Amino acid sequence: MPTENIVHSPAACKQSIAAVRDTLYVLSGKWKLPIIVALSTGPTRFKDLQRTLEEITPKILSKELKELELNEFVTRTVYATSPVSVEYELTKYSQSLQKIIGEMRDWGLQHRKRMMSKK
Amino acid sequence: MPTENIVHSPAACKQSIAAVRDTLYVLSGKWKLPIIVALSTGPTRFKDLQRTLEEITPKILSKELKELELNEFVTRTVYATSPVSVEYELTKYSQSLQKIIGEMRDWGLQHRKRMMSKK
DNA sequence: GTTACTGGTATCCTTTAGTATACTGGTATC
DNA sequence: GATACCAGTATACTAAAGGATACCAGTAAC
Repeated sequence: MPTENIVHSPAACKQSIAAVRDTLYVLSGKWKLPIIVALSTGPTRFKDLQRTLEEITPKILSKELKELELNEFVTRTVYATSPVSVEYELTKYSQSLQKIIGEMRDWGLQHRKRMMSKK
Repeated sequence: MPTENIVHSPAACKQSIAAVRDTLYVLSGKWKLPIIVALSTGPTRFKDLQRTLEEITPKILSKELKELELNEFVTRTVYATSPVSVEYELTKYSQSLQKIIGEMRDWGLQHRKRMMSKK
């Protein structure tokens, strides 16, 4: 669980803001976390990822995968089949994001229920 | 703690993706979470928020605060001092985001250390 | 009476995100 | 021999996010 939720001093507050901003910077955009969730079922090919994510275009998927590779969340492996097949797979380091993702999924489910019951 | 990290079936995977995307949609952008962290020290005035966040322009801060109000994370109170003062305050519902924020802060701190030790 | 603070708004601009559509080369399928 | 699949890339475009700068009215301090 997170170390502390309540920020006590202005300095601690600024440090928390900086840390959250660092995380947001790495995970920026609409697709990085959904891609990581999609890959959590195991190694997945480009076209299959596109199908799972439904609305993503190949250009964006390609761009996001490259950024995820740079940040060491994902590895890309080319197999010498014919035609070649390419698999994307989560790294060990990506596991460190699982708590964030779990909390975000739970919050999203809860939020949807809340919205439904309101309207 | 999050309910389950590993996605077992394709259907559960799609549901997780949708839930994470819902959360990302509500928290979209560079500033919403940092603003919530900044407000966690208690009711804060517009100008003080701007000072805490340092690089944010009043236009963006104003826009983000309106969106946070719409999503019921923040309330805006005007006091009839002269000149008027305005305070922004976290709602009870915003507490539901604390786990996400805590995890993101912890991850950000960890990530920064990791980057430092690499280079 | 000039300067500074507050809580913003207005205008203009740049950057990034995202969409749409078409295309490629090699292979396998019908 | 036409069609379809794979893993993208190329090009052109639109929309959204965000930043820079200036400004406002009311008040208080000097």
